[in-house]
Amino acid sequence: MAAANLKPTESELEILQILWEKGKCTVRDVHEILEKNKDAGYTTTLKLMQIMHEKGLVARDTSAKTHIYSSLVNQERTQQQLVNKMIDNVFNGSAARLVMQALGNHTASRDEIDSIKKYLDELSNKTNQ
Amino acid sequence: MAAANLKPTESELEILQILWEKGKCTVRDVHEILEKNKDAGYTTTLKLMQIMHEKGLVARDTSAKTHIYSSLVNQERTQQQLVNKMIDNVFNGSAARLVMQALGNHTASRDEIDSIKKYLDELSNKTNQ
DNA sequence: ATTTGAATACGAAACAATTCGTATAACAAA
DNA sequence: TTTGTTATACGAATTGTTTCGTATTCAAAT
Repeated sequence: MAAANLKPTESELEILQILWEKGKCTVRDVHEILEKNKDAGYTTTLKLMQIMHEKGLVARDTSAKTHIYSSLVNQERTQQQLVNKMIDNVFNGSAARLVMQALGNHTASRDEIDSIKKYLDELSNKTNQ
Repeated sequence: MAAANLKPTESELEILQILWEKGKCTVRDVHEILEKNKDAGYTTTLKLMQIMHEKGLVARDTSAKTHIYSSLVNQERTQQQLVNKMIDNVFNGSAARLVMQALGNHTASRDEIDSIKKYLDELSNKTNQ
């Protein structure tokens, strides 16, 4: 299996999030974290991670009995890909509309808002010249 | 079929976008627009819209031979739902991270950036009190 | 009236994602 | 060595989405 232009499914994304945060994990590690939020059997998680390996989404170290997994796809690039898709698919290409919508409900904290403003200032300086 | 807590699929979203923009449409109207970007048979579009009707995503006026469809789900609410899901699912709950990511690549125009800033000012005023 | 074209209805194939049961291997403890 | 626990492998059922072929209906044009 080659690398990954592939859009991860929702379940795969849940697993990737964990791998991004933790780095190297066993299936059990991942499963125990998943279990907190959802309700699925161990072999389900196992199977998912095996499939992700086939797809080239994760690396697997099989040198010991208990295999060790880690992400092969870049977190930021994956996020970017999904956001871009959503902008097209849901917001008709308008990033600004998405941003408003994102901030509207999911009330960001004051700090968050400030850091976004700062970010925007930098952006508009660049755009200006 | 009751109303819609339902997450539309990708194909359904493509159709909803058209209905949101155009208002009332026949299957053929929708199909002709879809055809520009993808490649599917007429009966495929028809079937999708029939299923959307079963799910309660669209209304259908069958008083004439050619049926007229329109969206039953609110555009903003649907967008909000999908964005929230993405914030949780892809950005670990951080709206701010999504916003940065969204603005990073999909370069917004100066006007867009300004209107976002204005929006943020209002937000932080509210948050402040 | 008959033909023709455009519409809907419907079943089912093709595909993809998720879930889990069961078989089997490895290994440690009794 | 036997038993129990914890792994992986793998097949297959289930569910959901997309696609399309074929039948049928309706109405306008011949």
